[in-house]
This record gives sequence, structure tokens and C-alpha cells, in this order.
Amino acid sequence: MPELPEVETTRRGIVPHVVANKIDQCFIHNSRLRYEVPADLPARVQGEVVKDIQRRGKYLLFRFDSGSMMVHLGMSGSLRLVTGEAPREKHDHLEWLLSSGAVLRYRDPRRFGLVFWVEGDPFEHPLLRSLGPEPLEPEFTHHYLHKMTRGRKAPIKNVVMNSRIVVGVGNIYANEALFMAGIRPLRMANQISLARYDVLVQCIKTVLSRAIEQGGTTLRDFVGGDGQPGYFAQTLAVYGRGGQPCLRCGNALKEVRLLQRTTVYCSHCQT
DNA sequence: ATGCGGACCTGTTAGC
DNA sequence: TGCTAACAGGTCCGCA
Repeated sequence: MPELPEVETTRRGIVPHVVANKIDQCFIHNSRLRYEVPADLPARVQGEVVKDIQRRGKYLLFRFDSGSMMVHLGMSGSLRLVTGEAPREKHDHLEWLLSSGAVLRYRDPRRFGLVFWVEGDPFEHPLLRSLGPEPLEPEFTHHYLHKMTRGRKAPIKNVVMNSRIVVGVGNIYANEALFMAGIRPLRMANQISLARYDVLVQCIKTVLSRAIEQGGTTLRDFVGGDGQPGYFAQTLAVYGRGGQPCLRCGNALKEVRLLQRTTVYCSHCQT
């Protein structure tokens, strides 16, 4: 479910209800996520006040005076605020009772996500340390991408989805940004000119910011932290539209698999 | 070093 | 209608 816009939408949705609250209790109902949830997590967070919730790539960082709680939503995870007595469901693996009386719940059917406790600087955690720049920050430029792709013969789609190069660009927005930029997903990264990288970088920024503005993409059942569905799905030009007419030229969109991920593009508009 | 396939899971959908 | 196979938002690991 979550790419960067969904994670950011979640963050913005829960911040007003979680930051400045004390965690009264923390329950682990199922610790078997991608990595085992540390058994001492409740002891670490109980009685602590959430000072801030930050995002790095698709990771959320709940900052406390004593350390940080790192959360990743994996492929199917969500964080929701529920009020009071909403019944806990099958895949609600963790919950935090806040001093306000609200309850934050972590749900993740596929359990590809993670919840860690990190002492010290969370940005130096092994999972975060070698991540590339944030796509929406000024340091993500065409110069940077051009430089990083010299000598790389991997398809450009694989490169933009590589979190060591740039974080937060998942399968949906990689497809969308490449379509908007008019670049074929299979084109080798090292044969793309600086000028075309200029276009691509702008398209990545545009696609991601637009998706955030619209509250993330609704596929299946995505809902942000406030329970409101996202509205970006109706804006998708290629993702999920293989075989259907290109919105620009009308030719049938091609569909191939790249890194085991469905890749959709227009062989007429993208070169 | 880079690039790729496999693995981790469950739920939903497509196809026979 | 019912069963099975394929596929789904991510990303780490290990082997070429």
C-alpha cells in the first residue's frame, strides 16, 4: 500500500493527535513482522511523551527524549487512530494507548513492515544510514542523478526505485514519473542525458507532491491516519492501465515485468 | 561494485 | 459456484 506519499499522508494525519501525547500503554499482539518486534518496546515507550514524528524515506520515526520508535509499513501496513472501543481485528499487531484516550493501531496483513526501538541517532541506524536523498528535497537534482548513473547499465526504472540512489519512489510513482517524463522504463540509466534527467527529476517531484496533496493513492483499501481515503488513484496515467489506451496518444499501453514488478509504459510517447 | 532472483507473508482477483 | 494460480504498495540478502 504505502509509497512515500502514503507514508507522508499517514504522518500528517496522525501528528495532530499523537505528538505531545504520553504513551500510557503499548501492546504487542503479534511480534512477528519482517523483524521481530523487540519485547522491551512497551517498557521503553510507556510513560514517554511523543515529541515529534519524522519521516525518512518510507520510515516513520516517533521521537522521544529517551530514543526513537522506528516504523515501516511494508507492503500492506497502516497506522490508524481509533477512538475508544473499536474492536481490534485480525492483523492489528500493535497498539498504543495515548494520554488523550485515543488509540493508535498498527495493522499489517502481510507483515512485511517493522517496528523497532532505536537509541541514539535513528538516522544512523543501519537501515537508514545508507539511504539516498529525499526526492522532494533540493539536493535531489538532475546533476546528482546523472552523476550517480554513470557506468550504470540497469534500466532507469530500477535505478529510481533503488533506495540507495533516491528514497521513496515505489512501483506506482516510478511508472507514473517515467511516463510523465517520456522516458522508457527499460532505457539504460547511463545513456540518458543530463537534459532528460532534468525533466525526470522534475516529474518525480511533481508526481510525488501532487500525490501527497491529494492524500495518497487509493488502491484496494488505503486510508490515511485520519481514516480518509486518498484520491490520487483517479489521476494515475499508466499504473494499472496495461493494454488500455495511452491518455496522450491513444495507443495501447505496453506491460512488462521488471524486477518482478509490473511495468507499464507507452512505446510511442516514451523513448 | 552492480544487478538480479528469491525470500518474507496474507489477501484478493483472474481464469479455468 | 468453486478451486488454483498469479499478483499486490517493499526491501533485504546472497549469489553471479
